[in-house]
Amino acid sequence: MTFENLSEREKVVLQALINLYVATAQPVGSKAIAERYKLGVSPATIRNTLKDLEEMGMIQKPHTSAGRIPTDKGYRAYVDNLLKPETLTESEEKMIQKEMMVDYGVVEELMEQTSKVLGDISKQLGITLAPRFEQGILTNIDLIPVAEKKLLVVLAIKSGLVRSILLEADSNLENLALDKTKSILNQRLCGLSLGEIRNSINERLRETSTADPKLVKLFLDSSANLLNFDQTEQLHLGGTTNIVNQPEFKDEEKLSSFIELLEQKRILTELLAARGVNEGITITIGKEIKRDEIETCSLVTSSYGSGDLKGIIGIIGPKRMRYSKLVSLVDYTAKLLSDILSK
Amino acid sequence: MTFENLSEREKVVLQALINLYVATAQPVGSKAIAERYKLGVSPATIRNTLKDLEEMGMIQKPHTSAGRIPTDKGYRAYVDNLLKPETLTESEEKMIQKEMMVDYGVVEELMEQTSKVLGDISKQLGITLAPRFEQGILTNIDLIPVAEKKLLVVLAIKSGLVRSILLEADSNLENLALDKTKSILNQRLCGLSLGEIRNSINERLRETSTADPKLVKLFLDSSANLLNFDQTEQLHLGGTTNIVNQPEFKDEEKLSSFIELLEQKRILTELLAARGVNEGITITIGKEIKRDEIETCSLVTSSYGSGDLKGIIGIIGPKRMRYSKLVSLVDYTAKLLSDILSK
DNA sequence: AATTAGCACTCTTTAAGGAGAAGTGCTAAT
DNA sequence: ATTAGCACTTCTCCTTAAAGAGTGCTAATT
Repeated sequence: MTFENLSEREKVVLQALINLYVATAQPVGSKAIAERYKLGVSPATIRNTLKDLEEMGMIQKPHTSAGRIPTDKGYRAYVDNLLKPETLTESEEKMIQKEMMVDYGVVEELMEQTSKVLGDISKQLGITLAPRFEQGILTNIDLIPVAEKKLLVVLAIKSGLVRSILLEADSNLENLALDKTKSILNQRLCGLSLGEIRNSINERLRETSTADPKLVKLFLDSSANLLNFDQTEQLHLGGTTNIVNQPEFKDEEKLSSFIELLEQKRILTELLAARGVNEGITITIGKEIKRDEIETCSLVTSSYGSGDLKGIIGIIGPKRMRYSKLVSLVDYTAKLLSDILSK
Repeated sequence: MTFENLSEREKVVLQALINLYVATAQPVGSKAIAERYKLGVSPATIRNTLKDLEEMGMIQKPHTSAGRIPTDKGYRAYVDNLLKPETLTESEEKMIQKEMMVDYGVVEELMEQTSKVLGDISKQLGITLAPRFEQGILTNIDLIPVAEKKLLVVLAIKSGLVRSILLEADSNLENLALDKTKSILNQRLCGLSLGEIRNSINERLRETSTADPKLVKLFLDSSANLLNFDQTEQLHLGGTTNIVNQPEFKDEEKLSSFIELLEQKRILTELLAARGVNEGITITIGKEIKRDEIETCSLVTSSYGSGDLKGIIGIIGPKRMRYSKLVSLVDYTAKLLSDILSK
């Protein structure tokens, strides 16, 4: 019952059906296919083919007298075998470049912008996950007293990103102690990835003769905060508006539960993070996403970045989406984003 | 036609009507008022009173044979004269404290948390605007080289907050030049508010004999980024879910346009910012908010913080909201937030 | 003079029925 | 293997009718 078993006609019909359904959001009948796609056969023949496809579980009927709509399996077969990526138009590429080539002060702005572009062009929900620091190699630690008892810890990553966090000390900070502690921290931790550091920080900072024990303790106590980057903060969404206008969300309840999901960034973050930062384009359809809340949706994602600076971007929307176009969109955007980040 | 002109009965009936309408979301009839509130008079009498109130523009009928609903003017009269703040229950106060007393690494987390609490308890949309740096007094500038050509600029504010931004230099950074520039910057800019600095930075950094001119130029070029804090980044929303479940958003279009609004954080930011950081509780009803997109909504806001650390929080939801409760909620939360920030 | 009962009137909501449309699946003919 | 023809099913849309809710007026009552 896999794709290979399909006859040539069945393949053509499946493709035609999905194209039509994606365009109209309505169940597709035999007549419509015969009319729109000149297959040289009558609707009756197509009806037979449709029946076969239904028996194979590729398509289904909402009710007896309706046309057919694709099942998850049908979409999967289409995506894996029939999909022809549709290149972006020149004006689309220009637009993406224009929107993303803005001056950005912090990476967050760039990610936010990227999610907006993805949302706007796809008319779905754009979604980006900022690069994970987890794998970043630490190149430098700085301790900067900013007020009497306030200490700014700055971690610099090889790729050029920086993370800083403000700590509060019990007692006043002394320059000498700071300098000594700083140099110990640099000695022991530089060159390691933040993930490695997190896992072994206690051992690595055990014997610190010359450093100020109070400061080391403070650093250790805050290391969870420093190194356990809450990924939910790194998730950006763009184009929620587009989604509410999709016919599949006309249904009150569907929309409500979808919006609920958007607020639980944790779930989305896990969803994306589960994808792995080394893969190219990934398409996940309906129930394949193992979450009831969005089993009516699909996900098109791609990793971006290089070296120790990798993350994931994508699009989420109704299963009935223009995969052919969106694949190109996500791919192009991911590459552009990688370029921008690497320069 | 102001509130003072109302007879005692009219006041009581207006209050009863609003209470009932808030509770049921249905137009309120004379019978319902007579039944629920023992006014000692018959529905017919109340009908006469309702008619008077309608002539005064306090209430209106959706159609001939429906009950009445309050107009903006009616809500206004209620809020200004009849509203009795309803104190929070003990368990609610506990819950707020528990949610907000979390360890937060950066102020953003606290604000995010606050917006969530506001949204959850009110069952409306919680909304917070982080403290404005604009009025913060600069106490210290630090320039930290984090990579060959990367420079981290750290601005410390009197209240203990810190803002940092990463700059990219054309050429390598030299320690001596950095130190000299740093001390010039500190000399000239410390003690001023960030707003003042932004407005006069060019003059203040004109003659900088001992500083590295390249660095000063870099600093000046980036000052817009450094000092022109994009407030939209400081806006947090919580509880979007609640809103979609409100009956007033059953209407497809209303919901869609509301969600659209949420994405345009700029608008919301301006809305809140316009409120001024020195006022206590402010209630704005329907058309009083000068924005078509939310003329069916009301806004309950309060400022929080003290000294140079002030911002605004609030709730946004259908006009038909429990003002009596929400006023207390916003007030309590604002005070708690002020406490947390000042310690 | 204020209040109230009674009732006609208006408008909305809900239910029920029926015509029409869309599309299938089967049968028999090509 | 393909197709025309047609009965059958289900949904959608429209019309109509009945029920419900609440008002506003009038005349009676306190």
